[in-house]
Amino acid sequence: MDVDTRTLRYFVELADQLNFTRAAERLFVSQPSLSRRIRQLEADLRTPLFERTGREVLLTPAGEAFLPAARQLIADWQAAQRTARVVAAARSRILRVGFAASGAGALGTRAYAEFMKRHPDVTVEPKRFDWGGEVTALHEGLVDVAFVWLPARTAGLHIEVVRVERRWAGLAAGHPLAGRDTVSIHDLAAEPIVWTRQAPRDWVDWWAVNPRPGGGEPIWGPTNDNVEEMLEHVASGTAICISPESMTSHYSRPDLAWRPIPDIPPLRIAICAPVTTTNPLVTGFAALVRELATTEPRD
Amino acid sequence: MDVDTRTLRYFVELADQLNFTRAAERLFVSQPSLSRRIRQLEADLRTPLFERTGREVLLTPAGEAFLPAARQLIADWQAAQRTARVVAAARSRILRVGFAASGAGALGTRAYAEFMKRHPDVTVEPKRFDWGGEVTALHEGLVDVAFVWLPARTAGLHIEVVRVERRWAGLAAGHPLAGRDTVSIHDLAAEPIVWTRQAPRDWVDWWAVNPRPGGGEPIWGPTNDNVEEMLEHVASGTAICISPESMTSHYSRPDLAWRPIPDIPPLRIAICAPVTTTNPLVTGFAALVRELATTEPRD
DNA sequence: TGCACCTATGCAGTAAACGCATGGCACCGG
DNA sequence: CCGGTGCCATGCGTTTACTGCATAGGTGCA
Repeated sequence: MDVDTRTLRYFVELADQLNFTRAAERLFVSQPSLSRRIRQLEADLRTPLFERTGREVLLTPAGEAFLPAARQLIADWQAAQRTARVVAAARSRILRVGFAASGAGALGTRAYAEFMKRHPDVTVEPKRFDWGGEVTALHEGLVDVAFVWLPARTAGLHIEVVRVERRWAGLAAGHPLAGRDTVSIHDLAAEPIVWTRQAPRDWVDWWAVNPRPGGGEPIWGPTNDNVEEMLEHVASGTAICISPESMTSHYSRPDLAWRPIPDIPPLRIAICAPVTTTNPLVTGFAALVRELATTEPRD
Repeated sequence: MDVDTRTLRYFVELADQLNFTRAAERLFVSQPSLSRRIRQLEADLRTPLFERTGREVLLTPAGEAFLPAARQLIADWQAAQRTARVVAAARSRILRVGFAASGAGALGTRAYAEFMKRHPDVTVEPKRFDWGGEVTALHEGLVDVAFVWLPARTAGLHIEVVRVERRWAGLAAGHPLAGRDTVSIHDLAAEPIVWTRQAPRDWVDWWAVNPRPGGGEPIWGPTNDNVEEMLEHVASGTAICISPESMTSHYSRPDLAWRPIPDIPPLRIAICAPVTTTNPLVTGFAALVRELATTEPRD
C-alpha cells in the first residue's frame, strides 16, 4: 500500500489540532477534503486513527503510535530531497543562498561578491523566498545556506547570528505618526498591523510585538505573503508594519515613511545551514560572512 | 513538496534495473507511465536522477545520493503502517496469523485451536495470502506473525524453522507419470512448471529446482498468484507443480495426482515475526508452535 | 543504410480529488 | 423542550491527474 507525504502532513496537523475545521484552515484546504483524506488513510491502514465523539476528536491508540512515525517520515522525506539537491548543486559548483525580503541587507550583497571573487569557479545563486520560505527551502535542500530572521523553526539547523538590526515602523506617507522622528511601540497600539499565515505563530507574534509591553494584544490587520504585498497594504494606509532597518533602504518608496522604534528588541539575523551539511562551500561562505560582519559591522 | 511511496518504489526499481522497459514490467505498469513518473520526480526535485544516453540509463550523482534515502523511506513507511496496525490489533486482543496456501498444514490448525483454548480472551485470526503475500503482510503489519515457506525475503524478520516437509509433484490425473509411486526430478525435465511473478526470483527458482541437478533450466509454464489458480493449470494438463506434502491433503482433487519427489531438498517452514515485535501474544504463539512441533513432529 | 532496441510524447479514456452546499448529530442556553 | 450553534460527513458536479496505446525520435550495431 502507498501513501503520499501530503496525507501524512494532513494527519499530523489534525493530530495537533484535534479539530477538522481548524486543521483544514491551517492546511489551506477545505474541511471535507481533509475529512476524506483522513478517512482514506484510515481505510488503507484498516484502523481508525481518530475517535470522533461528536463533540471532540481524539487520537486512538493506533493513531498515537502512528503519529511519531508520520512525523519522522515527513522529516526523512525532507532529508531525502535535500540530499539529492545538495549533491547536484555541489557537483555544479553552485552555492545557493536563501533569504526573505532584504535578507541581511548589504552584508549579504558584499558576501556574494567577495565569495565569487575568492572562488572564481563557484557560482553564487541568491534565492529570494516569501516569509518563512527560506527556512523550508533549507530543510528541503532548495538552498544550501540562508540568512534567517530569528525567531524561526531552527530545529535541525546550525545557526550563527551575524547581524543585529533595529526595527522601524513602516507607515503610509500621510500617516499622523510620520511627523515624528521616532515612534514608540505604545504609539502603535491602535494601529492594525500586517501579518502572515506563511510563518509560524511565534514568528508572527515576535514581529507584531505580541503581547505588547503592558500585556495587550495588537490589532491584527491584513495578511500577506511577502514584502511587496505587505508594503501595498502599508502604503494604502490599511495597516502599519514593523521591519528591520535594511528594509528602509532596500524598499524605500515615496508613498512610505519609515520611523525607528527604539523601545523594542532589535532583529537578529543568522546565517543558517542544516546540521548535516558537509559542503565546504557552505562553511567557507559562513566564515566569510562572519569575517565581513566583524570587519564592517554596520552599513 | 510531496511524493508518494509509489513514485519512490518506481525510482528504486529503475535504479536497480537501469532500464525503463524492464523496470516497468516488474512494476506491472506501462513503460510510458514509468517514464513520466520519473520525469515528474526529477522535475519536482529540480534535479535529473538518471542520465539517458540513448544506449544506456545511468544514475546521476544526485540519483546515487537519493537512492539509499528512497529505500529507507519505503522501509520506514512499512514500519509506520506496521506500528499502527499492530497496536490496534494488540489492543483488541487479536492475534493475526498469516500464511499462504496450506501454510504449516495441521501444525497451524492445531496451534490456533490450542492457543485460543489457553487464552480464552484472545481471538486468533488466520489470514490467507497469495504467494509471497504473507511476508509483505508481516512487513506492513497486516499480520502479527506468519508461517513462511523458505526461502523468503526475511530481512527484518525473526525466523524459526518449525517444520520440514517433503515435496511432491502435482500432476493432472491422466498424466503418464501418475502411474509411478514416486517421481524423480529428472523425470520432470520435459514438463513445463508453473511459477509466479508475485514472489522473489530466488523463491521461484527454489521451487522449480532451478538449476536442475546437472545444470539445466526448467521449462517455464504459466504463471499464477495462488494455489487455486496454480491447480487449475495443473489439472488442465498445461503444466506440473511442485508442492509441500501438506498441500496433497489440503488440496486433494479427483482431477489431480500427487507423487513424492525423493531426490530434491524438502521445504522448511518457519514461524516469522518482525524483529521489532514486543507483543507477548506473538512470542507466546511462537512458543506454542515450537512445543506442538516437537511433541508431535509429523501429521 | 537498415534494423533492433529503447525512451519520450500525443491522444483519448478513466479514475481520483477538490470545493461547494448541505445533511446530521451533539451540546447549550433560553 | 426547542431553536441555535459548532462541527464532521456526504452528495454532487467539475476539474485535474494518471494510465495505456500507438508512435515518433534517437542511438548503436550489422
